[in-house]
Amino acid sequence: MSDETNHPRISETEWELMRVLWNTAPMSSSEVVTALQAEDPSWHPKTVKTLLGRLVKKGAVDYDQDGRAYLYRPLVSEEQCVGNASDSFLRRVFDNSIGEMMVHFARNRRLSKNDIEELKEILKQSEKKK
Amino acid sequence: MSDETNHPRISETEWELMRVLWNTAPMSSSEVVTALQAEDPSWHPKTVKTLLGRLVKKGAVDYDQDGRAYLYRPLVSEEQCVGNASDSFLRRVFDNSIGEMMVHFARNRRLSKNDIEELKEILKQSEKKK
DNA sequence: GCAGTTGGATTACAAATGTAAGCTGACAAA
DNA sequence: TTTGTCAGCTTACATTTGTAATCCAACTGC
Repeated sequence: MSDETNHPRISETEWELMRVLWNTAPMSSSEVVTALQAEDPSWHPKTVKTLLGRLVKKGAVDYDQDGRAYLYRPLVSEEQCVGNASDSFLRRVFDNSIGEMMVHFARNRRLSKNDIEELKEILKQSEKKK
Repeated sequence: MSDETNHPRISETEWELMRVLWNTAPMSSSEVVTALQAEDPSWHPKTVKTLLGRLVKKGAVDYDQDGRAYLYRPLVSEEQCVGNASDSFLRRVFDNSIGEMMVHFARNRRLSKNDIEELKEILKQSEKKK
């Protein structure tokens, strides 16, 4: 088991790139740019390059040479990052009260039929484990 | 209705102070220090003062004079801040998929009996509104 | 073969953040 | 009355972050 507790910190903007890479990897920087621009055309290629470089330096992303270009891929797992960000968020904003948090979202956001079913199932499981 | 869309950004560390103030306000700076140190003794009074000052400048906190000291109180509502932080988190980490988010937390965190009941109730309401 | 384009590396640069220390005046203990 | 102490105000200072522009080498169309 590797030591996954010492994890690079992913900034808000960097998260956008990471999600792209988790979705489809490996990708060249220009592919990353294209993917990001699909969502938000205001992404500037230079900015993306800078961020990719930072992510590499942080150890969140690695690459393989492909001709004179690089093919980037995530080095940290999405699960790990999602877990870290979620823990931090829960603690910071809801003082670790998972109940309050869930209630907040359930109240303030529209849940799809599917979400509801899935949650019901999870609740059922939670009760059993009790 | 005031314009609550233009909202000061609360940094991670600042959140700690805000939660203290939302909990009990107004408070003197030394009371804030004490409250923070109760959780984490490594808080330095000078640091807390600086952060209080910044929060005031940002418009997240205000104060009333009390002798030569100040009594601080939140200027922005907890609901508003929680909402903002939650929206940002949900978008950034779960690509706005409330379902995935809820499932993540339900799976990875222990829910109390109470949480479960409350959630069930909310789900029931959600279905009705459908 | 020269020019424009594209890739990575280096440099830029202001704002935000974390973390205080120093300065100055008031108040409290001695 | 002197002296530490605590308040807020000002200043400090390295990092991180957002957002690029520059520089130089390779590649791609004429």
